[in-house]
Amino acid sequence: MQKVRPYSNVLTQLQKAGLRPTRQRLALAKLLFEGGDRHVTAEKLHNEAVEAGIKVSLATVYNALHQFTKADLLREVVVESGRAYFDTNNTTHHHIFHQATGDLYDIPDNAISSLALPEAPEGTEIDRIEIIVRVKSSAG
Amino acid sequence: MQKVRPYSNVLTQLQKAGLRPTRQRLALAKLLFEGGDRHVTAEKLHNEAVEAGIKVSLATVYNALHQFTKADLLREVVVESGRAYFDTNNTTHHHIFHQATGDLYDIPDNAISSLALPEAPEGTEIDRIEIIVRVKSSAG
DNA sequence: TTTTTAGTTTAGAATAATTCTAATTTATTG
DNA sequence: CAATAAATTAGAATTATTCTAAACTAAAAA
Repeated sequence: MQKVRPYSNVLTQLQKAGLRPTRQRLALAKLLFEGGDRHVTAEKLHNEAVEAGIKVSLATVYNALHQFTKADLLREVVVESGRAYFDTNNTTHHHIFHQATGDLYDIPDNAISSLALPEAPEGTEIDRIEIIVRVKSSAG
Repeated sequence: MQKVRPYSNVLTQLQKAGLRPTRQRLALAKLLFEGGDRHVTAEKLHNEAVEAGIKVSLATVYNALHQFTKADLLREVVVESGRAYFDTNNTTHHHIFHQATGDLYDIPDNAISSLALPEAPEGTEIDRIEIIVRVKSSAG
């Protein structure tokens, strides 16, 4: 069963993060969190908002994405240099990235078994491990 | 014992890739491949070349990095959005990335044991798996 | 309520990394 | 050497992103 993140929950999350529940932030949160796990870029989300009749600027979309990420509502996924993806799934998991199409899929954490952790360099500790499986269209 | 990649070998590699061994390409290859494994950005390599008295433009550095990558002399590592790193280690391996400093370290493939491969989506096949261990300065 | 204030949004300018363009230079081939 | 094809270059263009300072809006105070 999929865990639902209702609107009121997002409102609570915003408040917990010290972010005012403004018209723009609520509308963006609604697009992001109502309806399953998503991977978006700032531009794609902005287009979507505009098409949905939401009056919001690209700068605000960037601001919101970063604020939501800081509040742990989103996670940034780095799969391409020069373009940032944000993932609404903030549970521990990994990714499959289709290099030709830009499609991004989740791999649940339990699909990856027994990883022997490497030593972190002196003075550092592991923050997060990301596994990116890059795929290409199969031949034939 | 570290495998040596002598100058003449680079020349051969360039020719194999159909790249003329020009003054600029030879000088950049020398900086990149003489002296152990390295991680560079275009700008860092360009600065280094200029300091070494090599007359080469930034555009040519970008061209060379991409051509070398295509020829499998380099590998691109995506750890930050908005900045491309190139790795002279083109053997199978993974990375540790220090988010605060931008430092990048190699993890040999054998430090990572028994990874259960996930299914690639329909119509695709796995090209490459990248594991990025993101570290932060340890507290205390 | 109004007024105040502090945080938010915005358009557009600024920046950073990268790519493109068209002219010039250089390496290879005949 | 001369011809030709490829490579290099400066600087313009592009793309994603961030910044700025003015206008707006939500929350708090009066």
